[in-house]
Amino acid sequence: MSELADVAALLADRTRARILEELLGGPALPAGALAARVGVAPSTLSGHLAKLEAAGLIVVRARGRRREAELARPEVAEALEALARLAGPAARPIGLRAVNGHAALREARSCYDHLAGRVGVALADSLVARGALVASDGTFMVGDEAYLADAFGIEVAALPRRRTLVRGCADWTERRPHVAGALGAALLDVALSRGWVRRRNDGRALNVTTAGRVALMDGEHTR
Amino acid sequence: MSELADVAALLADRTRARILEELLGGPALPAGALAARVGVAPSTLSGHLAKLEAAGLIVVRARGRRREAELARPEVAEALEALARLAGPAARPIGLRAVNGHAALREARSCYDHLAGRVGVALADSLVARGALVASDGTFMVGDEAYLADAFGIEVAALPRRRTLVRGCADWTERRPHVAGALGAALLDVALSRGWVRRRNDGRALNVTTAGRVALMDGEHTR
DNA sequence: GGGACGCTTCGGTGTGCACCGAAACTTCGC
DNA sequence: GCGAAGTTTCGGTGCACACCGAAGCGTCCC
Repeated sequence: MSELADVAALLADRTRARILEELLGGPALPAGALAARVGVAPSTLSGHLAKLEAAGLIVVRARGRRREAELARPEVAEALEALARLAGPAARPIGLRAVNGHAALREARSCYDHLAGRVGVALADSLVARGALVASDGTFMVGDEAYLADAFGIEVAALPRRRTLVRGCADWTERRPHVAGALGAALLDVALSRGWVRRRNDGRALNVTTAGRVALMDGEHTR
Repeated sequence: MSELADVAALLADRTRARILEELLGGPALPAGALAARVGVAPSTLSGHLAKLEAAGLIVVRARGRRREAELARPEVAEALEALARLAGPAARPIGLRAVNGHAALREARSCYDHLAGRVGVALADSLVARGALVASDGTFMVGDEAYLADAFGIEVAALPRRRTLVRGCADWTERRPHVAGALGAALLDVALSRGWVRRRNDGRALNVTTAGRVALMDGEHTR
């Protein structure tokens, strides 16, 4: 029933676009928190959530008296990234706070469920250098499964098969690929659980710890 | 200066979306022809072209007294396909003419500059079966360069390097990947010049000839 | 050069939709 | 149960923008 223009119309509103960008950060967010982040009244936000849900772009789960939203499927994140690439070099942010936020986004951020930004690209590079991945212009293939198991505890064979295993995702800020797909998601899980990066509570940007800098930027993957 | 929502707003208008879908067909089209195809007044179309050009989504070349439009870069086509995937199973077309057109689109179409639809996926499969490409869930790498040279006259080393050489593009109708990127463009050129497929004059759909059926669907690539 | 063609600019019309506040509804904690 | 917190529904306001026709301006053809 839906056409391309209908989907685009959902993304064309500044508020809805900001909602989806927040959800690109990964974890589900309750409606009230989203309203505060994007700066609209709860009633306004409620209407937007209803539209996005009806279109199948997000799913909303009731948890007690709050309703938590997250992206419905990886394709949504892919379309958002494709549009962000079209939008090109992002708007020069105005104001110190915005500049800091933007610098943090460039450094490290979660892109739906995987690691992006300077750190994401560095991780991809170091995995290629180790032979764990093989780069083929703009995308990746698994190279050394044993390395992934040893260094990260990731068993490639055990990863979910519903989605693409490993995919190059052209980084929006770096213009070079980072690792997406099921393996990308697994790598972000490892980075979070080992304390290499921590989620900030104000958006998609991630804080990189000292240990994380060594592991991700310098390629010392073993804990 | 532009944000994701601004780009999406350009795609959110039904008329502009149809314009871009027409341009996805590949060759540049003059403004008047576009106006006729999408069914608006020339003055209306002119305004849309100006907006799309200002945003860098299309380029418009003056050729004599007519102005021809085409997509500005591959990223635009990629974003359009990503959105089309989100839109999901296309609207069930109403009316015999629309049904026929849709069936033709599913069978074979040009997707910006490469081959898509059932035929595009079949070609990708046969190239993998021959070892010319290596499939790695959802995307491809070049396998046997000699085969590509022998069967198609495509010298991989001579392909333009500005863009990704070979890329899997999740087919909008088939839900399986076809061959995109510089190699995908070269393959469509070969298919057109050998008469395997012919452009219809009414849109993105392609007609598959008898020879083309043998070559593309059955994998008899040598002329 | 005159006339047809192709396209753009301009002014006026109409519709769609994002926004908020107030009120109703559900869930939680005590 | 009762008040508070979280969310949705409803009504009213205002702006943005797609559309067309008429007029103007280059370009081609004879």
